[in-house]
Amino acid sequence: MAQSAEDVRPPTMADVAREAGVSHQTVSRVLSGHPNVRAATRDQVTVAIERLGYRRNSAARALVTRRTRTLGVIAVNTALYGPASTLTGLEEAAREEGYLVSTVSLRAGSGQGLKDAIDHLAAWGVEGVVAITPQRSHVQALAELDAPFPVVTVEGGHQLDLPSVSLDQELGARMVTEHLLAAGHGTVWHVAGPEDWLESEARAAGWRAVLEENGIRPPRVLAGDWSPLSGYRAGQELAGLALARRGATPVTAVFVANDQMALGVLRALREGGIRTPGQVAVAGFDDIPEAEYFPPPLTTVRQDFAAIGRRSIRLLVDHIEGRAKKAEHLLVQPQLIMRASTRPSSEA
Amino acid sequence: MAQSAEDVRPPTMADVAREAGVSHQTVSRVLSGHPNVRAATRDQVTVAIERLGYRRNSAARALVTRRTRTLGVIAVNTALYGPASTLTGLEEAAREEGYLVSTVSLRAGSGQGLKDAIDHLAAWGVEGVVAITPQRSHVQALAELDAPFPVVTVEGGHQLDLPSVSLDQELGARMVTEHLLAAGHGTVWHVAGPEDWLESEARAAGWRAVLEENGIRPPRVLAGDWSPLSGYRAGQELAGLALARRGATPVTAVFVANDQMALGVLRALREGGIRTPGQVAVAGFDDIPEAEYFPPPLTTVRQDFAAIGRRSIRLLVDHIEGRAKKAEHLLVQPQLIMRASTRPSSEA
DNA sequence: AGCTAGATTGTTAGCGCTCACAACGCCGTG
DNA sequence: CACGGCGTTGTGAGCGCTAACAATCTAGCT
Repeated sequence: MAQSAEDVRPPTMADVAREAGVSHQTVSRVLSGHPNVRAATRDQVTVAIERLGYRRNSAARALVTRRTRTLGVIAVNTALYGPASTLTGLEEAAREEGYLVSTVSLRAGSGQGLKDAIDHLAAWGVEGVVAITPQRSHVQALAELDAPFPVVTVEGGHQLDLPSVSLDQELGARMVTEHLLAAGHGTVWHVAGPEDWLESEARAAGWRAVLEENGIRPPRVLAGDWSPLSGYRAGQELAGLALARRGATPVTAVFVANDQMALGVLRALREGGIRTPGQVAVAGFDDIPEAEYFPPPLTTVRQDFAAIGRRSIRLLVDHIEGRAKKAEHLLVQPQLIMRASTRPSSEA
Repeated sequence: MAQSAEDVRPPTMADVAREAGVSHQTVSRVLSGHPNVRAATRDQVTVAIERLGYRRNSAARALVTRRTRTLGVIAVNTALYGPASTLTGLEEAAREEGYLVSTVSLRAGSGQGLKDAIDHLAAWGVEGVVAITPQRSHVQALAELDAPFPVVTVEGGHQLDLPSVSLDQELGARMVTEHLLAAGHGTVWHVAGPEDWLESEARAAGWRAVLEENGIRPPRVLAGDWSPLSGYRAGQELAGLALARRGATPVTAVFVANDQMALGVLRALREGGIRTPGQVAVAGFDDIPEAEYFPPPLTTVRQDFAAIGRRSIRLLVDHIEGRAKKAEHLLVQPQLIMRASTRPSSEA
């Protein structure tokens, strides 16, 4: 019985060698760019490869070289703008370095999920992992997991022994707060992100530091959970404070820990009959694409996700290839984007 | 000279076999859940595996089975809410089916980028690819590429010979338009997405169909490019029309092809002194997380990204494992989310 | 008790590639 | 003219695993 068309296997290196009239080793040399191959031979091989549509078998290669050239990425909440952008940056950077990226998206951030993700990736032989772990508990779990390959955290803070790359969240918060003080506000209120998040902490820390450096006692922090709804609730409270007791710490400027909550704050203020920025200036963090079209356009802090991705991959590859040993901690600079929501009232 | 600690290789199946006092084949049988292994033997092997911290070498496995159990995903604009959510859905579904997912993110959607992406994935031996290709030109390029493995498109339309999974965009548009007509509006204006996008076309088609079925001549379509800015411009135009010539087709309801543009439209209307939904009702499409907090909360269409991901992976795996042959076209049902932006004025 | 089917385990041969080394030229030099 | 050296090519082994087959053992039956 004849072989069915299904059974034809892709050509192997031996097939190419036969076609080109050389040994399989010569084909291998051509493919890996070895210098000591005569130009004529190289051409014959190239032609044969082309003619047969040959592709190196990555599994066979990985087996003998012990290199899969695959990196894993573990991310929580990949649908959010920040993680999604970081993911893109990571993938592009990895591709440039000649690695394939395999992603695992986690929903809720349980430690078990993290372990499973690491196992899943390990089962496929990834050489290293970048973990986007913005919550303290994640980083903690990660550090205790002791993975069988290098791990770099993104937005995972620099307390632990893991190499990390983060945006300088604290600096971003400082920039916003200083900007608001410079605009003449006597103090700046803060709507923070959820507690377990390192980004929340760093942003709050930057805000607090600037106030204290200026001899201002920081007002009570309002708590949110990144969602527009939580911002809305905080905004209602702020609206109440802004209108009612003028005597206490006046509410004229608010630094909200992310843009989505800022959206909620803006809505609450508007509903409370408070003009932005006329009566209360509002600033956010992240610069999501919508921020420019908020009512009013939002002053915020932009992150360079491509840079974060590039530096994380570089750091990871350095560890994989044995060039780096220590747990380095890299910071990426943020950028303040000034828009109407904090413009001094004379212009508003 | 003693071997440095760096040189210790991970344990192999042979190591486990020796440790357990069986043959490597028995270890293999235990690992792949073969039924004919005595329980006692199985336990010995399990213990040995545990003790040595053994992991099957995926490259060796892939080499002999000719199965890498890896799928590729190609996506354009992964930072947007839609593609990012689809990506998450795909990844989770693939993991459940026992596959690893490798992602390639494309920036601008050139045909060359697509080809490179396919090559990149092919070089690592993926068994199939899901391509998130919302632009007509992508799907076209994809169909002509003739990849060496099955390809399923997501949001790639059903004109071509490629198997596809899409949200029923047209139905979503119909739901929105019917909802607006039912609220008593004489007609519905439309701000469309960019031209090359299948989603734009399908949404416009659904809108147009409903109007025509109701004997209404569709007003001129305003063109956008998904961005809030383009929505803002269209909104300015609509505001002008709404205020100026009451004689012509009145502007009382607008179906905007996505939520981000709807945000721009809302801003333009507000700046034009037009109340929403009092004077003009506005609806969007996508249900991005922010939509609920737009001024006012936006009526929109929600997509079940998890379902899209699950069905795409299922379809792809069916093709890979030879269960499916034909180019099937699957549609996922949308859901209308009604909010304040289209509430009849009596309630507004 | 003798025999056989079925369960259980072991043996062998590759999968397609790279690495180490051997072999074969060809050149210039003493 | 012989020889060393380098550039070029070929040969053989083996990476760690699974599939096919062979060998052994067990239990059930006559």
